[in-house]
Amino acid sequence: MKSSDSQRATRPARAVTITEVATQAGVSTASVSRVLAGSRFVGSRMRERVLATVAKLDYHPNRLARDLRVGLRKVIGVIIPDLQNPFFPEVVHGVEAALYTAGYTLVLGHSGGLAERERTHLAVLRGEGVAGLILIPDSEREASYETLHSWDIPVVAVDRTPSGLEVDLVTSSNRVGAREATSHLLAHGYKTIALINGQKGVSVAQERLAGYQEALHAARVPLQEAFVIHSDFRQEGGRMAMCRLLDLPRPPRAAVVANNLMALGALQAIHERGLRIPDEVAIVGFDDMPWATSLRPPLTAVAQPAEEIGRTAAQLLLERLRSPGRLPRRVVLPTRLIIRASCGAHAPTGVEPVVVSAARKHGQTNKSVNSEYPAFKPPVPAGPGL
Amino acid sequence: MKSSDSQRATRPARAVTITEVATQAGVSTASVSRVLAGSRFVGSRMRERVLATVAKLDYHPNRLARDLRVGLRKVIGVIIPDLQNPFFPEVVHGVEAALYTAGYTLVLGHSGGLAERERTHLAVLRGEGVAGLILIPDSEREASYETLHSWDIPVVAVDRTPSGLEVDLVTSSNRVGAREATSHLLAHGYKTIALINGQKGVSVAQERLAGYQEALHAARVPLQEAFVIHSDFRQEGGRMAMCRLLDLPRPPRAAVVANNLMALGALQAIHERGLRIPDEVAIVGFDDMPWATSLRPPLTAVAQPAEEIGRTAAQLLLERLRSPGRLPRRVVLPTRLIIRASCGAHAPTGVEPVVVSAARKHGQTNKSVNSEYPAFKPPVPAGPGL
DNA sequence: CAGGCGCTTGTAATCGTTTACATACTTGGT
DNA sequence: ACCAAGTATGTAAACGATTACAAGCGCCTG
Repeated sequence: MKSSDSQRATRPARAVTITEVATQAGVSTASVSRVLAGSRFVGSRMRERVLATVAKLDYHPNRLARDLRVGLRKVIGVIIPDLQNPFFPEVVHGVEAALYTAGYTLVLGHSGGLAERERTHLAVLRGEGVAGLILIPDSEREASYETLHSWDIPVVAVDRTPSGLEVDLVTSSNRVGAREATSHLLAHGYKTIALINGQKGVSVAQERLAGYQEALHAARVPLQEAFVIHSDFRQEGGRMAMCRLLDLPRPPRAAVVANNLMALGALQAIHERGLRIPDEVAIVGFDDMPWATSLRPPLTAVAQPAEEIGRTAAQLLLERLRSPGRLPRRVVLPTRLIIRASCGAHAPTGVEPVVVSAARKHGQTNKSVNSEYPAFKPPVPAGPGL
Repeated sequence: MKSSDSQRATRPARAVTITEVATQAGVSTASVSRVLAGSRFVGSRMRERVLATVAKLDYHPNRLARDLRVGLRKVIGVIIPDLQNPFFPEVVHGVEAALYTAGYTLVLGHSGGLAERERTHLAVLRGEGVAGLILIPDSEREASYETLHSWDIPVVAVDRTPSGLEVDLVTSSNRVGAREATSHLLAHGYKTIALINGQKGVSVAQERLAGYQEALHAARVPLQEAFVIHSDFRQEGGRMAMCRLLDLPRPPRAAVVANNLMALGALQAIHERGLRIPDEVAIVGFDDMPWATSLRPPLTAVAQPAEEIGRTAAQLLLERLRSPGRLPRRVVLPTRLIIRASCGAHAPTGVEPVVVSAARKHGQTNKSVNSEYPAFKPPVPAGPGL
């Protein structure tokens, strides 16, 4: 009675197979296959007959069978940590675009920051025989990536390379971005600048902190421990962090917020206290989201080319699929500081934002900004955005 | 020379197969399969041996082969029109959650509103043999859906049912939501209320318009043609629409904006002219996005349970997978009007928003709000949110 | 001790493709 | 007239799993 508990799904009325087409057309399956593959060696009468039958029966080849036979799967897996953070869907968008044009299919896994889910997804993807993997690792733990060792398919990591794994990596120049943001505030006279950051373990948080520190150092402004808050990369995290800052006896006059959701939280906190931006608190966010221009005042932010990050990751993966031997690469895409009003140094016209940074308009094919480094020189040499 | 142009991908060093495990362990493949399937009829020594070998060789069963053999695929396809609109990722999130717990895998296609891409994706998914399909149809055209007729797998549509197709559908109560939004403004004394809406063809736009009209009618306020603007469901569309409205000789004092991106655009337009919200223009948006609370003033909006829409769609699909014969259902999930300050009737505390509408806090398992209707009674009877 | 039953295991067919190989039919050059 | 080369087709063996069927074994019962 309790035997077939999970298998209780009815199969969808079996589809037309190549054999049926073959018999219907009075030819062999090999011929059908050849016609469909566009082989040069098929007579025109044959081609006609087959094509007609295919159309008549509405035949659709079974990709499973095909891929099984040829041992090649045009599918790649994408694992992302958070669908709520609009940054990631944007990355996925880029990935999808590149994969689509290359004829690949995307299977998506959402880890939600749970190591176990991530592990499960990896197992499934492995079973599915995906040709490659784009991995946006979540925060801390890395145990699950040991799996990847034994499973040799190409992997491209985004944002952070899974420890102990030599894979391609694409990030944006987080450190430079954070430094530019901080420097900009410093240059406009702010002396007390806080950093609202993600959890300590996370690599992007690490890098952004480094950039912040660099900027302070360069301006000979001492770092104040109390001004650096590690919270979680979500809205509530940002709100709480900003509350903590504002409760300080001498609160900072400006803050760099290391992630878009946190920026929203920070703004919320500021509004709740009725403080004015930028007069009482100046803000620079990370990630240039659609809503940045709709805020009052519009938000100055370090823009990451999210979609391009995705596209690049996919391209890297496809390249490596072609030539697996190649050394792992790191591609660092430039960030751009987009100056609007929230930082107190606002754009002349009040409408067009001012863009700082060496990056060109991130159009179609700026291969040129991709820089390659030998694998594993952890202190990433100054990115192209410098 | 030019023969193998597209096939030029190296296969990833073939994985361990069941046969290798079998020979290594000195047993038959059948036994290995049985052990792994957890069959009741395996000796304990056998089980041990096999499990040990499986571990030693790091064997991972090939799902392709399995699925091919048993004719059953635990994969479902999801096609969404726009990854830039945060509403959709949220829906996908819900879908993913439900599929994950049911052990299904998600393959994602992005149509970007292009009929051809949608068609391609459908073809691929068909070849992949997905067990079911969750389809968020794009705006207008429907030609491509004829394909679905001949291909009988379960389909669940979101937002809008592909014309001529009897499938399950899940939407939110768009009409009711728009009506409540409009009524709310009317109740607070606004007489000139505009509607910034999506393209005419799109069903959700249609429904939201209907709700708007109903509210006006109920309040005996005449509808002014010039106050209803059809634009596209994106930020720039919203901005342009709002500009048009503000350029009117007698601009409206309030506006309902039928989509979150458009709302951002509208706000942008308002800010550009230096108008004050809600004193000079009151705004009610659609979709309660994370940034709604961070705006100044916070945005009053009609919230759609995006994630739950996704979850419900997935559940519907899984149910239908179990019992294919069932009549198509429509599930209409309630919207909630979340009153903040942008509509001019703001919440007492200034912090906690006021929630209007019958819906309970959309927690874990509110099956109860799902209402079922016989298929195809186009004028959807008043949803449960009424 | 034959017969039967229940447990465990192996053999081999099967899923829907692709493709190496064999075969057969042209053609044309010698 | 014969052979080589080239073209067109069919036959059957893979791919890596599951599973129907058969068969071996031990044990109990009559």
